[in-house]
Amino acid sequence: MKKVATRFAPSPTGPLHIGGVRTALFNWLYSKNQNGKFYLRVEDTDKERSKEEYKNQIIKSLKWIGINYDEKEYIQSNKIKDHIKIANELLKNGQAYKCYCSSEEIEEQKKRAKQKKIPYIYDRRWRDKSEADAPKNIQPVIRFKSKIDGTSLLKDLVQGDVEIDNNTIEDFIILRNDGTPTYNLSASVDDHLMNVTHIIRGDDHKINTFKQIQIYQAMKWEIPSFAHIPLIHTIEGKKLSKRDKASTLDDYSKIGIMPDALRNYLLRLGWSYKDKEIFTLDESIKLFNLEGIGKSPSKLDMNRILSMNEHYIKSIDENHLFDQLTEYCKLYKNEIQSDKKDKIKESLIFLKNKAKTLEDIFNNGQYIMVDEVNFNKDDIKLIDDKAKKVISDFNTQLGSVDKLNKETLEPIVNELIKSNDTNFKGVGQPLRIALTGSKFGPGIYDIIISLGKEEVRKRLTSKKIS
RNA sequence: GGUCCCUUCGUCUAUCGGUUAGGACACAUGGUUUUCAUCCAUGAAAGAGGGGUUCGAUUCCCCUAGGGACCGCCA
Repeated sequence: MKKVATRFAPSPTGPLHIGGVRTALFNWLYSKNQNGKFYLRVEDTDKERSKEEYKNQIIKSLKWIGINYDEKEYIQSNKIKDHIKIANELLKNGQAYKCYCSSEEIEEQKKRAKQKKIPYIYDRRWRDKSEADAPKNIQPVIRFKSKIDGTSLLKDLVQGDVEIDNNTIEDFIILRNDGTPTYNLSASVDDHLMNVTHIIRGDDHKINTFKQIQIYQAMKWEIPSFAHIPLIHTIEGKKLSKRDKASTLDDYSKIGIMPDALRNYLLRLGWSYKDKEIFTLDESIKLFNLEGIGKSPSKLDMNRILSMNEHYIKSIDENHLFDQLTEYCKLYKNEIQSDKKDKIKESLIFLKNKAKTLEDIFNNGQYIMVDEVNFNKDDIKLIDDKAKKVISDFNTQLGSVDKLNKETLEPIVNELIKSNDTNFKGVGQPLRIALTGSKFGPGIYDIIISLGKEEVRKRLTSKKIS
């Protein structure tokens, strides 16, 4: 049995979006599940549109979400000579031919087809013509001699049997008139050279598959297995495109979505294993299979991503969470000052309880990270004279407390409630605003304990609230 | 227009001929709570339509409708 090898083959002509990441994930998981190899192949043969920055973004994205590829990434443009060699071989074997149609001529044919409302397909006019008829002033393209009669059957691992008439596949170009290879040629040759056994890709490639299979057959190569997965759709139900916002990994990471959460979400988008929702990395490798992939396209659901992230925030190890938070703040917010790190880490246990994203944790913990309280404009208005008295009373009482904990603080608060003839809110709210700048936030005891006595007293005597 | 694919709660999905059609997210209500949350409980919510096949169809077949992908000397 041949060792399983899969690949992810994006073209660096735009930022990698979340649909591509899912394709990469499925390929990666399948290879891991089968104890095989997984390669990254950068299809950069479109010199006009390929950009180094996109290539880097792709590599960075895969790394971020934890997909590692075997060997160094393949750069398709390095292999162009191999592709051309195969084209010439096909030409020599009579399985491809030179076509001397000018691009104007082809355009004209397309236009005519459109007018008549019939599907355009190249009319194979050079398929059987002799070289002697070739016009001297035209550089020919090389076309593959596709099958004309009969049907072809694709035994797709996801879609089942798909059969089409061979005459719907035209004699496609494999070498342009500048001598460079086209996608279907390059992809087939590379997949063969890389010993790829399973091609898992979006079902927008299905027609290409019929072309590529013919190349394999013509070259007498072993045909790999194919699995065409349904595309991810936007809320509007259209194919996810590079223009859609919030579709690159960066868009998610900057709002504080964690890699594991997104990985888990993507795994369950179009794939399922019974009723199971949460998969550790190991579980996903162990359980992933092609049978579990659905046949219908699925839509992105931000609520789901958020709630998955929330789940991971609440369930992962706190050291790990802290590391991710630190990294997140460094990248997208302000770096956490080193003297605040311990406090943040200790407070994670309650900061994370109200967070769906790392950004939420950052916001919840802002009051610890800042040196000066930033008051919410509306909330500070709630500090009236009565509130000021509560704050000042509390500060006085605090003076005689050594250890800050719920047991020492609760009696003070209860006492203040009585002496000021109010309820808990009447005490808790002014204190919370004074200490954090907002009436929303963690429990008041958590806030006080996390800040420490000195800092609390400093904030309670701030000019802005007294 | 042609070819191909798809169709279960709003969303992601389970079901592989017999179920009160299950779960998760979101939503609603109630409870806990010292604000906001969390948490817990409860609820509402689905087989596109029409024909077959069958004792019995969400499940198998056909048609219709709707949606999508592809139809480049892009990948």
